[in-house]
Amino acid sequence: MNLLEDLRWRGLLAQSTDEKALKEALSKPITLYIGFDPTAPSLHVGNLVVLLILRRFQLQGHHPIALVGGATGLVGDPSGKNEERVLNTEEVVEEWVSRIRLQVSKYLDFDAKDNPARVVNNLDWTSPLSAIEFLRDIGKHFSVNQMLAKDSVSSRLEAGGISYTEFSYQVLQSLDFLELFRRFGCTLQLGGSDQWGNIVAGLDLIRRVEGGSGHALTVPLLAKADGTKFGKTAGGSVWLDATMTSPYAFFQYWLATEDRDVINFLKVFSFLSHDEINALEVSHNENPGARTAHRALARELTSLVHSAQICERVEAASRALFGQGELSELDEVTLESALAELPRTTITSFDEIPTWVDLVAASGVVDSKSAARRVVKEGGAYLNNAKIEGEEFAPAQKDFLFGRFAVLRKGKRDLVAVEYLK
RNA sequence: GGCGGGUUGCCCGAGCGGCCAAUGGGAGGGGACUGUAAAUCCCCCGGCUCUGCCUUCGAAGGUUCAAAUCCUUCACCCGCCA
Repeated sequence: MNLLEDLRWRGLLAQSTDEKALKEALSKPITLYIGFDPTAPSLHVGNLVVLLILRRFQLQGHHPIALVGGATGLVGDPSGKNEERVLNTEEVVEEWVSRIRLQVSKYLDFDAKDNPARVVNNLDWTSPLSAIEFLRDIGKHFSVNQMLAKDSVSSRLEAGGISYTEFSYQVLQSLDFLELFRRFGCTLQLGGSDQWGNIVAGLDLIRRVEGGSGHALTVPLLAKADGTKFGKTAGGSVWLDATMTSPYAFFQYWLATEDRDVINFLKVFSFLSHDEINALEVSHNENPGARTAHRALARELTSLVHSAQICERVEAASRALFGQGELSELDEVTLESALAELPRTTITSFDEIPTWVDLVAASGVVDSKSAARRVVKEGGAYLNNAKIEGEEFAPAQKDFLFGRFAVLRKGKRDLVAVEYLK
């Protein structure tokens, strides 16, 4: 099965330029790229979809380039947005670029003998460019009529307007493609389906300036079965950065995937073979309660994003902490490492231990004390897996396992570690 | 430029002088049922030093014993006409 067929099987093909030509081109190693704009300090699970496709191409012998948009990130992509973005400062964008650069690098192989990966920053070729050069050499090739016709622009015109800055975004992205075509012979750009217009604009530019041709391939926006946005939790996005979304929370996110989505997610995110995924599908359908597919998904992703060791730790923590098990039966080392994965608060004295409400509020697991009180009133408050009652309830010294830890729980799965520090 | 309509809690959207922390829906939270799933059902859903107090209805002033509701100015949005 070739790469395109595999991608189709995984549900990862939205649109492409002439498929025959693309298939033909892919019979030999080609150079391709995907861009990531620094709109946050970290990529999130949504970005992972295309990033992993880049990896799939590299595994098939193609030359991957990850472009980090140090320039485009300063301008703002109007695609998929119905409002003008607030510009971030140059310092902030620069900081985010360096973080994302590192992050992206984890998923690609830079030491591959024949097709090592590259990471580039489009600021490198845009910042030396003067405004006059830009307008004469690049701008001249763009027709405003066509630019206006782009979905990203026309929908914004209807929605209340667009600044000249964001309007120009497609020109910058086109310039990137042209530049990578010139420098590395890059002939394919991948992106989410909202990037189609920008990618095709780049192909046009390459044709006009260099008389060259290339290909475009887009990936459908990932949808969940219930229609809600993928990759969001109550607390916000699920980030790849361990300090922004803990590996424990990351693992839990995948483990709690809806049944209807789990096989689809395995196809999109995992590097398991078709046979392995088909086998998981069979066992999942036979006995969904066993959650084998969910566990496989959570393991695959946590190992990939955080490492196999961390995955093991986090899974052990999940097993130890989850449900009705007796926490006091865990040994101290297991308990300590399990708790390391949780949000925590500390106390320094047993004389006046704060109430459950205060401790949970301090941990940030709830938005306010009122919310914490509500949880108690509604019967969702636990100490060491035992339900507690009364807004004034506070843990006692004896509740601290090994004299060190108390485990608070809000509802089914929000845990907080309380540590006693001398 | 002229005329008219709008700006309400996380989102949508009622309210049009006191009974308003403000109807309803969605999102979110807790519980039940389950499988750390979905669907369904019940409850909650501004904050706090919590039988009370404080801050919210675009912004700032004003009228009134009392304003999200009336008046003035400002800002932004949306229609129709030019």
